[in-house]
Amino acid sequence: MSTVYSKRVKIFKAFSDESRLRVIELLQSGEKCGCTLEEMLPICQSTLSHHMKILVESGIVEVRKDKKWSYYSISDEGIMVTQEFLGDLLVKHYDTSIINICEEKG
Amino acid sequence: MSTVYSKRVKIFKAFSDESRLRVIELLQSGEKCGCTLEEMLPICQSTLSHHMKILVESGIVEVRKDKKWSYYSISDEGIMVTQEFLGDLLVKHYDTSIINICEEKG
DNA sequence: AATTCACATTGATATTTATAGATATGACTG
DNA sequence: CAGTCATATCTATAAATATCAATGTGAATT
Repeated sequence: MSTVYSKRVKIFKAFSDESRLRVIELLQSGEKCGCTLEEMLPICQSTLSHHMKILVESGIVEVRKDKKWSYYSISDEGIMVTQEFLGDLLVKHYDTSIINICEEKG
Repeated sequence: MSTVYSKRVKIFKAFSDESRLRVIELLQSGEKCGCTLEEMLPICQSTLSHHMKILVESGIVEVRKDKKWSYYSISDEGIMVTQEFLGDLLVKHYDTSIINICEEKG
Protein backbone atom coordinates (compact mmCIF):
# COMPACT_ATOMS: atom_id res chain seq x y z
CA MET A 1 0.00 0.00 0.00
CA SER A 2 1.22 3.49 -0.76
CA THR A 3 2.78 5.10 2.29
CA VAL A 4 0.78 8.23 1.53
CA TYR A 5 -2.35 6.40 2.55
CA SER A 6 -1.16 3.72 4.94
CA LYS A 7 -1.23 5.90 8.04
CA ARG A 8 -4.74 7.11 7.29
CA VAL A 9 -5.97 3.61 6.59
CA LYS A 10 -4.38 2.43 9.83
CA ILE A 11 -6.26 5.08 11.81
CA PHE A 12 -9.62 4.44 10.18
CA LYS A 13 -9.20 0.69 10.61
CA ALA A 14 -8.59 1.27 14.28
CA PHE A 15 -12.07 2.82 14.47
CA SER A 16 -13.62 0.03 12.37
CA ASP A 17 -14.46 -2.45 15.09
CA GLU A 18 -17.19 -2.49 17.69
CA SER A 19 -14.92 -3.61 20.52
CA ARG A 20 -12.46 -0.83 19.79
CA LEU A 21 -15.20 1.80 19.59
CA ARG A 22 -16.38 0.62 22.99
CA VAL A 23 -12.85 0.89 24.36
CA ILE A 24 -12.59 4.46 23.09
CA GLU A 25 -15.91 5.31 24.69
CA LEU A 26 -14.73 3.88 27.99
CA LEU A 27 -11.56 5.96 27.76
CA GLN A 28 -13.61 9.14 27.34
CA SER A 29 -14.09 9.19 31.10
CA GLY A 30 -10.33 9.06 31.62
CA GLU A 31 -7.38 6.74 31.73
CA LYS A 32 -8.13 3.09 32.50
CA CYS A 33 -5.98 0.04 32.94
CA GLY A 34 -6.30 -3.08 30.83
CA CYS A 35 -7.87 -5.19 33.54
CA THR A 36 -10.62 -2.62 34.04
CA LEU A 37 -11.36 -2.55 30.32
CA GLU A 38 -11.42 -6.34 30.29
CA GLU A 39 -14.01 -6.39 33.07
CA MET A 40 -16.20 -3.93 31.19
CA LEU A 41 -16.13 -5.70 27.82
CA PRO A 42 -17.38 -9.11 26.69
CA ILE A 43 -14.02 -10.23 25.30
CA CYS A 44 -11.16 -12.31 26.64
CA GLN A 45 -7.79 -10.97 27.71
CA SER A 46 -5.84 -11.89 24.60
CA THR A 47 -8.45 -10.32 22.38
CA LEU A 48 -8.39 -7.10 24.38
CA SER A 49 -4.61 -7.03 24.18
CA HIS A 50 -4.86 -7.42 20.41
CA HIS A 51 -7.30 -4.53 20.13
CA MET A 52 -5.25 -2.27 22.39
CA LYS A 53 -2.21 -2.89 20.26
CA ILE A 54 -4.10 -1.77 17.17
CA LEU A 55 -5.39 1.34 18.94
CA VAL A 56 -1.95 2.25 20.25
CA GLU A 57 -0.19 1.63 16.94
CA SER A 58 -2.73 3.82 15.16
CA GLY A 59 -1.86 6.67 17.52
CA ILE A 60 -5.40 7.12 18.82
CA VAL A 61 -4.58 5.67 22.24
CA GLU A 62 -1.56 6.07 24.49
CA VAL A 63 -0.19 3.59 27.03
CA ARG A 64 1.50 4.36 30.28
CA LYS A 65 3.08 1.34 31.93
CA ASP A 66 3.47 1.23 35.67
CA LYS A 67 4.39 -1.83 37.71
CA LYS A 68 2.37 -4.67 36.25
CA TRP A 69 -0.35 -2.48 34.81
CA SER A 70 -0.88 -0.80 31.46
CA TYR A 71 -2.91 2.39 31.62
CA TYR A 72 -4.59 3.45 28.43
CA SER A 73 -5.90 6.87 27.49
CA ILE A 74 -7.05 8.75 24.41
CA SER A 75 -4.15 10.58 22.76
CA ASP A 76 -4.62 14.30 22.16
CA GLU A 77 -2.07 14.10 19.38
CA GLY A 78 -3.93 11.15 17.83
CA ILE A 79 -7.20 13.06 17.96
CA MET A 80 -5.72 16.02 16.15
CA VAL A 81 -4.16 13.90 13.43
CA THR A 82 -7.41 12.02 12.88
CA GLN A 83 -9.47 15.17 12.67
CA GLU A 84 -7.00 16.67 10.22
CA PHE A 85 -7.16 13.61 8.00
CA LEU A 86 -10.92 13.61 8.03
CA GLY A 87 -11.02 17.33 7.39
CA ASP A 88 -8.64 17.01 4.46
CA LEU A 89 -10.75 14.26 2.97
CA LEU A 90 -14.07 15.92 3.34
CA VAL A 91 -13.36 19.47 2.25
CA LYS A 92 -14.97 19.98 -1.10
CA HIS A 93 -13.45 22.36 -3.58
CA TYR A 94 -16.52 24.00 -4.96
CA ASP A 95 -14.58 26.36 -7.20
CA THR A 96 -13.49 23.61 -9.55
CA SER A 97 -15.69 22.10 -12.19
CA ILE A 98 -18.52 19.91 -11.13
CA ILE A 99 -19.61 19.32 -14.70
CA ASN A 100 -19.41 15.66 -15.57
CA ILE A 101 -17.32 14.82 -18.57
CA CYS A 102 -18.95 11.59 -19.67
CA GLU A 103 -22.26 13.10 -20.66
CA GLU A 104 -20.42 15.48 -22.96
CA LYS A 105 -18.46 12.66 -24.51
CA GLY A 106 -21.55 10.49 -25.00
CA MET B 1 -22.80 -6.66 15.93
CA SER B 2 -24.72 -4.31 18.11
CA THR B 3 -26.81 -1.92 16.02
CA VAL B 4 -25.56 0.91 18.22
CA TYR B 5 -22.16 0.54 16.65
CA SER B 6 -22.83 -0.99 13.25
CA LYS B 7 -23.44 2.26 11.43
CA ARG B 8 -20.30 3.82 12.84
CA VAL B 9 -18.21 0.78 12.00
CA LYS B 10 -19.66 0.82 8.49
CA ILE B 11 -18.58 4.42 7.97
CA PHE B 12 -15.09 3.95 9.36
CA LYS B 13 -14.62 0.78 7.30
CA ALA B 14 -15.53 2.76 4.22
CA PHE B 15 -12.55 5.00 4.94
CA SER B 16 -10.27 2.03 5.67
CA ASP B 17 -9.00 1.29 2.18
CA GLU B 18 -6.48 3.07 0.01
CA SER B 19 -8.57 2.83 -3.16
CA ARG B 20 -11.58 4.31 -1.43
CA LEU B 21 -9.54 7.15 0.09
CA ARG B 22 -8.30 7.92 -3.40
CA VAL B 23 -11.86 7.92 -4.73
CA ILE B 24 -12.90 10.37 -2.03
CA GLU B 25 -9.97 12.61 -2.89
CA LEU B 26 -10.97 12.56 -6.55
CA LEU B 27 -14.51 13.49 -5.61
CA GLN B 28 -13.28 16.53 -3.70
CA SER B 29 -13.00 18.36 -7.01
CA GLY B 30 -16.63 17.62 -7.78
CA GLU B 31 -18.96 14.94 -9.06
CA LYS B 32 -17.44 12.30 -11.31
CA CYS B 33 -18.83 9.37 -13.20
CA GLY B 34 -17.68 5.80 -12.66
CA CYS B 35 -15.79 5.55 -15.93
CA THR B 36 -13.76 8.65 -15.09
CA LEU B 37 -12.84 7.25 -11.71
CA GLU B 38 -11.88 3.99 -13.34
CA GLU B 39 -9.52 5.78 -15.69
CA MET B 40 -7.85 7.58 -12.79
CA LEU B 41 -7.31 4.58 -10.57
CA PRO B 42 -5.21 1.42 -10.99
CA ILE B 43 -8.11 -0.97 -10.43
CA CYS B 44 -10.47 -2.85 -12.73
CA GLN B 45 -14.11 -2.01 -13.27
CA SER B 46 -15.60 -4.67 -11.01
CA THR B 47 -13.31 -3.66 -8.18
CA LEU B 48 -14.29 -0.02 -8.55
CA SER B 49 -17.94 -0.99 -8.56
CA HIS B 50 -17.39 -2.91 -5.34
CA HIS B 51 -15.72 0.06 -3.67
CA MET B 52 -18.36 2.51 -4.82
CA LYS B 53 -21.06 0.29 -3.38
CA ILE B 54 -19.33 0.36 0.01
CA LEU B 55 -18.92 4.14 -0.12
CA VAL B 56 -22.54 4.69 -1.09
CA GLU B 57 -23.91 2.27 1.48
CA SER B 58 -21.89 3.98 4.19
CA GLY B 59 -23.53 7.29 3.30
CA ILE B 60 -20.28 9.09 2.54
CA VAL B 61 -20.91 9.15 -1.19
CA GLU B 62 -24.04 9.78 -3.21
CA VAL B 63 -24.94 8.44 -6.64
CA ARG B 64 -26.96 10.15 -9.31
CA LYS B 65 -27.87 7.89 -12.22
CA ASP B 66 -28.45 9.37 -15.65
CA LYS B 67 -28.73 7.39 -18.86
CA LYS B 68 -26.02 4.77 -18.71
CA TRP B 69 -23.79 6.68 -16.30
CA SER B 70 -23.49 6.76 -12.53
CA TYR B 71 -22.29 10.08 -11.14
CA TYR B 72 -20.71 9.99 -7.73
CA SER B 73 -20.22 12.84 -5.30
CA ILE B 74 -19.38 13.36 -1.65
CA SER B 75 -22.51 13.53 0.48
CA ASP B 76 -22.89 16.58 2.70
CA GLU B 77 -25.14 14.56 4.96
CA GLY B 78 -22.55 11.78 5.13
CA ILE B 79 -19.85 14.26 6.05
CA MET B 80 -21.86 15.67 8.89
CA VAL B 81 -22.74 12.27 10.29
CA THR B 82 -19.11 11.15 10.15
CA GLN B 83 -17.85 14.27 11.86
CA GLU B 84 -20.47 13.89 14.56
CA PHE B 85 -19.49 10.28 15.20
CA LEU B 86 -15.82 11.18 15.39
CA GLY B 87 -16.58 14.13 17.63
CA ASP B 88 -18.65 11.97 19.98
CA LEU B 89 -15.88 9.42 20.19
CA LEU B 90 -13.06 11.79 20.80
CA VAL B 91 -14.51 14.25 23.27
CA LYS B 92 -12.90 13.62 26.61
CA HIS B 93 -14.84 14.27 29.79
CA TYR B 94 -12.18 15.77 31.96
CA ASP B 95 -14.55 16.37 34.85
CA THR B 96 -14.86 12.68 35.68
CA SER B 97 -12.24 10.73 37.52
CA ILE B 98 -9.02 9.98 35.76
CA ILE B 99 -7.63 8.15 38.78
CA ASN B 100 -6.85 4.58 37.92
CA ILE B 101 -8.47 2.04 40.14
CA CYS B 102 -6.04 -0.83 39.75
CA GLU B 103 -3.13 0.83 41.48
CA GLU B 104 -5.34 1.43 44.50
CA LYS B 105 -6.49 -2.18 44.50
CA GLY B 106 -2.96 -3.53 44.14
C1' DA C 1 -31.41 -6.91 -34.31
C1' DA C 2 -26.69 -6.84 -33.25
C1' DT C 3 -23.13 -4.28 -31.07
C1' DT C 4 -21.17 -1.38 -27.84
C1' DC C 5 -20.95 0.93 -23.48
C1' DA C 6 -21.42 1.69 -18.33
C1' DC C 7 -22.19 -0.65 -14.53
C1' DA C 8 -23.55 -4.57 -11.35
C1' DT C 9 -23.09 -9.22 -9.88
C1' DT C 10 -21.09 -13.73 -9.40
C1' DG C 11 -17.36 -16.95 -8.55
C1' DA C 12 -12.80 -17.94 -7.29
C1' DT C 13 -8.80 -16.86 -4.66
C1' DA C 14 -5.53 -14.72 -1.62
C1' DT C 15 -5.08 -11.76 2.25
C1' DT C 16 -6.53 -9.75 6.44
C1' DT C 17 -8.87 -9.82 10.62
C1' DA C 18 -11.29 -11.15 15.04
C1' DT C 19 -11.42 -14.44 18.35
C1' DA C 20 -10.04 -17.53 22.03
C1' DG C 21 -6.99 -21.07 24.12
C1' DA C 22 -2.40 -21.89 25.43
C1' DT C 23 1.93 -20.28 26.70
C1' DA C 24 5.48 -16.75 27.97
C1' DT C 25 7.12 -12.73 30.62
C1' DG C 26 7.78 -9.85 34.22
C1' DA C 27 6.29 -8.11 38.63
C1' DC C 28 4.28 -8.38 42.97
C1' DT C 29 2.75 -11.48 47.09
C1' DG C 30 2.91 -14.61 50.72
C1' DC D 1 11.03 -19.06 45.87
C1' DA D 2 6.53 -20.78 44.61
C1' DG D 3 2.22 -18.74 43.37
C1' DT D 4 -0.57 -15.18 41.50
C1' DC D 5 -1.65 -11.28 38.62
C1' DA D 6 -1.53 -8.23 34.37
C1' DT D 7 -0.22 -8.32 29.99
C1' DA D 8 1.82 -9.91 25.61
C1' DT D 9 2.56 -13.29 22.18
C1' DC D 10 1.76 -17.51 19.64
C1' DT D 11 -1.28 -20.80 17.29
C1' DA D 12 -5.28 -22.12 15.16
C1' DT D 13 -9.56 -21.10 13.04
C1' DA D 14 -13.50 -18.91 11.19
C1' DA D 15 -15.15 -14.82 9.05
C1' DA D 16 -14.54 -10.79 6.37
C1' DT D 17 -12.35 -8.43 2.64
C1' DA D 18 -9.96 -7.03 -1.78
C1' DT D 19 -9.16 -8.36 -6.21
C1' DC D 20 -10.05 -9.75 -10.93
C1' DA D 21 -12.13 -12.54 -14.67
C1' DA D 22 -16.37 -13.75 -16.38
C1' DT D 23 -21.04 -12.97 -16.96
C1' DG D 24 -25.47 -10.39 -16.60
C1' DT D 25 -28.26 -6.16 -17.45
C1' DG D 26 -30.09 -2.30 -19.39
C1' DA D 27 -29.50 1.54 -22.39
C1' DA D 28 -27.68 3.79 -26.50
C1' DT D 29 -25.83 3.28 -31.16
C1' DT D 30 -25.34 1.44 -35.69
